[in-house]
Formats: sequence, structure tokens, C-alpha cells
Amino acid sequence: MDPIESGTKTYSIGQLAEEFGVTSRTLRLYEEEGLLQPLREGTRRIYRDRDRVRLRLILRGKRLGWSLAEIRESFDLYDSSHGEQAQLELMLAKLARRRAVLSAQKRDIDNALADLDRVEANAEAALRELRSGQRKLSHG
Amino acid sequence: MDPIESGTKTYSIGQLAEEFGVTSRTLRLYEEEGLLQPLREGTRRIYRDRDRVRLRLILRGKRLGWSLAEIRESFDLYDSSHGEQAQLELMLAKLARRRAVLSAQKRDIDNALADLDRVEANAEAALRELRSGQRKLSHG
DNA sequence: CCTTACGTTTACGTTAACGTCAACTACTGA
DNA sequence: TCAGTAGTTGACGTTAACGTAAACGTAAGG
Repeated sequence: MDPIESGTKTYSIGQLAEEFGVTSRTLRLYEEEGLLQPLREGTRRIYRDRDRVRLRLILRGKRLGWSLAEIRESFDLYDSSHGEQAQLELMLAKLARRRAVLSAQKRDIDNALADLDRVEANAEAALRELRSGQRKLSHG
Repeated sequence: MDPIESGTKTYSIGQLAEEFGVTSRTLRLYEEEGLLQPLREGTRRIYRDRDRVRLRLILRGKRLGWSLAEIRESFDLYDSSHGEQAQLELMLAKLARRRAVLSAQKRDIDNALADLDRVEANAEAALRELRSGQRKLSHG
């Protein structure tokens, strides 16, 4: 069985931390907050691939400016796709909210990028000015 | 002069706070942090349209998860498009960094939206299941 | 003149997301 | 056997971004 590494690799806290560029303190905090659930081998934490997937999602959430509470909420959403009717309907509502926020955020980014474009064009023009001036000088 | 309100309207701290859904404490903090520079009328703060523009940018930054320090840095970038050569080149480098971060953030959002799609589809399928079950029941 | 509304500064309180340190355990290689 | 490395659980420290409260000033209205 398991001829080519069927994805059952495990990781120590140090390995995982290093791989994702965080500290072990951070991983323990995420566990306290219910965002990660590594196995235990005695007292040591054992992280599996599913934990890596979660961690990836956590860090993506952070890059989007979410709090740990919001990230946990999103996990709860993802996990509860099989409930009763009221549950599911509430979930769909929450998903819609998230979608709206994300879309707005996307618009914000596009606007910010457009601003960047303008400022960058200005700066480049100013630079060209300066350099053409320099050329004249060195040829004078 | 000023026949149709040429954009010289001013605002008290309370008005501005209310309009943008923040507290006056927040506006004072932003001022302390160098993000806003309202005029003074005696001791009272007088906000002009340029302050509203700034505030709008500040709040956009916050929605993107930026710290106040990062927001101020972006203002500094925008304001310093006319410096000497070294300045301008440094600025272009910083702009490139920002652009990269924003683009990455945009990819993150797209991925998050795709995840939402999947979860939402699941939930809707589950709901349809439940409802079709209900229909059977009420027709039995 | 007195209250009410709105503003001011100063300063301490609070929450999130970690950093840092201490004291301890467990395994490993020389 | 002992040093070194990596892990563990507390617990206290720190920074950012405000909230909150105290003590005071000022203009308007009854």
C-alpha cells in the first residue's frame, strides 16, 4: 500500500511554521482559536496535509484583511453545508454577504490600481524630463 | 462669485463623521496620524472637500486591510511625484511593490469567490433535496 | 442666566494578534 | 551521561486602532 506517497505526510510545528513563514507561536494561537486541529503524538503536535490546506486558507484570509474570527466563521460556513433547511438558508444569506464584501473589495482594488497607474505615469514622465535634461547637459 | 456652489463647502467633525459612518474620535486619530489636515476656526476643526476625498481614500485602504501607517505611506507616495531622480526611482519601486501586492490580493479574492461558488452550489443542491422531499411528503 | 449641543484636549481602557520568556519534557548523537 | 535541539504550557508584554470618560470652552435658544 501507499506506493507513491499517497498524501499522508505529516509535519512538526517547526516544519510547518518554516514552510509558511510564520512562527510556532502563531500556529498554536490558530489552534487555540479553533482554526487548526493537529493530531497529537503524546504531547507533540502532528500536522497533516489537511492542516496545511487550512493554514493556506487562513493566510489567504489574512492577506484579505480578515480577522481570525472572520476566518473561523468562513470555515464554519464551509463545514456546515449539510444542515437542515433553516440552517442552509441562513448559510446562503451569509455567503451572499461575503460575496458582496469580496466584490466590493475587488472594486476597491481596481480603483487603487487605477490610482497607481496615474501616479506612476506622472513619475515616469518626471523622470524622463530629468533625464533629457541630463542628456543636454552632458552634450553641452 | 461662487454662483452654483463651486465646491467650497465645509464640514464640522460631527457632520463628516456621520456622513462616513465613523466617530469623531476616529477623525481626530486620523489627524494625529497625519492622514487628515483640517483647517481650524479658533479651536474647531473645519473639514473641506479635499479632506473628504482623503477620508474616502483612508476608508478604502482600511477595507483593503491596510494599516494607518501603510495608508499614510501611500499618501506620501502620491504627494511626492515631483522630486529628484533618486526620489522618483525609489518611488517607482515602491509603486511596483504596491501593485504586486494588490494583484496578489485580487487573485486571492478570485479564489475566495470561486470557493464561495462551490459551497453555495452545494448548499443549494442540499436545499433542493430537502424541498423535493417535503413536496413528496405533502403530496403523500 | 441657564441649559443644551457640539466641540476641545488629555488620558486611561480595551481588543486582536501576536512576541517573548520561563520552566519543563523528550529525543538524539557524541 | 550530558549537551543540544525541538517541543510543551503558561503568563506577561506590545502594538494598532480605536472606545470611553473627565474636565473644560463656546455659541444658540428660551
